[in-house]
Amino acid sequence: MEKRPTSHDVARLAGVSQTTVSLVFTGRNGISAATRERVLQAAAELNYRPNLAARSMRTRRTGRLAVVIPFAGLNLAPILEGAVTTAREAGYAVEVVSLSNEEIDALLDSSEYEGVLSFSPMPAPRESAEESTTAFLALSEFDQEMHATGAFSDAQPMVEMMERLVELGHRRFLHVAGSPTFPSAVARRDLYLATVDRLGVESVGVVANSWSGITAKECVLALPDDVIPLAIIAANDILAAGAIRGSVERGWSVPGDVSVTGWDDAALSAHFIPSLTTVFQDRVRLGAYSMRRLIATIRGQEAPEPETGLQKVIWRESVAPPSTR
Amino acid sequence: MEKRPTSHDVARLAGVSQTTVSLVFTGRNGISAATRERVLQAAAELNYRPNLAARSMRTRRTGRLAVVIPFAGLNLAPILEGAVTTAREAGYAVEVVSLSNEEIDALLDSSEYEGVLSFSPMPAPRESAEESTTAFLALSEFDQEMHATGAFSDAQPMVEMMERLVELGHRRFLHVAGSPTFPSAVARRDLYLATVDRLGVESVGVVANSWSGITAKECVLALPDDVIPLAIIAANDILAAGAIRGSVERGWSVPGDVSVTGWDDAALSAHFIPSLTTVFQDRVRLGAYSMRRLIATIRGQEAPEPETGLQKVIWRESVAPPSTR
DNA sequence: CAAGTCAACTACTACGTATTACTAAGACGT
DNA sequence: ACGTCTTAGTAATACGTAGTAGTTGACTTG
Repeated sequence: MEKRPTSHDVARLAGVSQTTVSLVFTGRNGISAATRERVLQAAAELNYRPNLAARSMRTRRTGRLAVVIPFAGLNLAPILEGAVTTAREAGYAVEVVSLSNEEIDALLDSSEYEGVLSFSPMPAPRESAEESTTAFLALSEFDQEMHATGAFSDAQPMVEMMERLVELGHRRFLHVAGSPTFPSAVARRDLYLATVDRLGVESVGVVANSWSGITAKECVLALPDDVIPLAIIAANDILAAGAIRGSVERGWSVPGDVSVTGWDDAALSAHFIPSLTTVFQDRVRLGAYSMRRLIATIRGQEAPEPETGLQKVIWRESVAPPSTR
Repeated sequence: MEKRPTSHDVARLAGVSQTTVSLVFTGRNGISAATRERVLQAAAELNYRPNLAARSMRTRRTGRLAVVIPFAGLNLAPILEGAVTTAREAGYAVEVVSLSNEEIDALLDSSEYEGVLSFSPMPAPRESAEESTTAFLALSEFDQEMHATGAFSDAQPMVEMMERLVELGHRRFLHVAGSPTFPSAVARRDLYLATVDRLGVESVGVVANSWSGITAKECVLALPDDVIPLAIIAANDILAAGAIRGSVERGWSVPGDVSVTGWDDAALSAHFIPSLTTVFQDRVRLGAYSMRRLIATIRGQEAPEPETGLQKVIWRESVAPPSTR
């Protein structure tokens, strides 16, 4: 268990000063190509790698970012993939944490991280975010901004789906909403209501307020008998599955009597019977974009161009013209 | 943007030496209660937190662990939750990376991490794992050991499901296998074959070798007509859903003509029509246990008691006695 | 009461890097 | 030939902590 080589060891082997080694490894100029080569050669021979702790102490930069995620309820692996990969390419290490707001606060003024990216559904923590030197980007704000600018909004798929359903002949809608602690659930709910209004169709109501498929099923079972034909817009695929289940248990055929749409394109949705019309979200790109934006903030650069086309409606069997029985 | 307080600042305010502050914060004894109190008071006043980079440089311990995961194909969020939470409680920060074997190698001798926990389906990297001072624990080995010891094995649910199906009257089985790059897929396949043998029932074969539901469907569509009644053991819920889809498209009823079991209890499985018999895995506990084990390795302690009861068969509608038409 | 013991605390230093200020030696213009 | 500029390199230092090796002074003990 010999100790790791240091820049001094490399310097000795290459016959230069430690300063020179440092200059080579930080990519500065003022070093001749020949010397640079000698240093790299020596470093390779010793299998030298800079000690990050020492570097961090000297530069007062940690090179570390934190991603705050709610482990439950969302399919966050792809988001993580995008975020982690992007950060890594930019030279940052990413830690994953799941924290309460208080803990996020503590994180922010610990200076342990250069930036914190929060996918937590909760609103951003207290003002400390302002004072803190740690960059902070919350997806909830992010969501709202996307919503506001429209550039990258939840809007398009919802509108597209509802307009298409109306074209098919649907006039009566129901929204199965997700947990209002999630900005995305709120956005979908609001947009559902706005679109019902704009298209001048009937809304049977907005039911449920969690991500539970059981609840969705129960809400459908509680509907009056004369509500069909009906188009159900669910806030995600689990709710949609529950709604289909409830419809079938009542003897309503899907998509004959009831058309159903979901959101997320869950792994099983394509194989569902009937297969589920849903919204595919490119979570990898979403994660990557969020991270690029955080890094731009840290570096004082301006925000990158918003991504477009991150969401796409996938039409499947669960949507059809209303039955005319 | 004033600089963060250091232990010297705390010492000055408390009227003691920096050494004393350090001793207080590392929890050593030899400090009177009164002094300790004064130091903590001063630290709180300044909102002091030890600089981790400096501490790390001094102790030559980084307090960081890495978790290597394949982002695609598995539901790893709960595993991550268990692992991250456990590590955090033990004072470690966890970074998430998705890497090739070569990159894992680089990670191992970078000394950047005290330990690396790999959920990667690939086999462990080269011998460097032996030489490296960085602790390394791969789930693939882990899997195999669980398999070998039986204490925490994949075995129980597979055997339980098959025995129950035989009790119900099934005599003909089919296994839809997952990607052989995953140790868990291989284990399930092997155990399927062993159990077919042991129970003396017929196996129509082992089909598919990926986690694709489409492939599963096609495999079922390619079966001969006279194969029903049949019991299909799928390596996960996606494959099971594809198999059900294929069965229904051929006009086979599920579970009348074909009983199907999955694995993982995916979010939509309970709402599937028919709802899916599957194996629930407590991934949070699995992640936590894996992490505990890695930390024990790092600290030179003996491995913690293996967890039991991490998997449980959930009986649902997709399994029934074979039809007798 | 002297010697020994112990608790409580401190001065000093090493950890490995990046950076600042500096030097030596050519290159260049007039 | 002289001073100035540029290039290529070096010596010295600070970053903030933890731990080593003391140094007190009070207390015990034979």
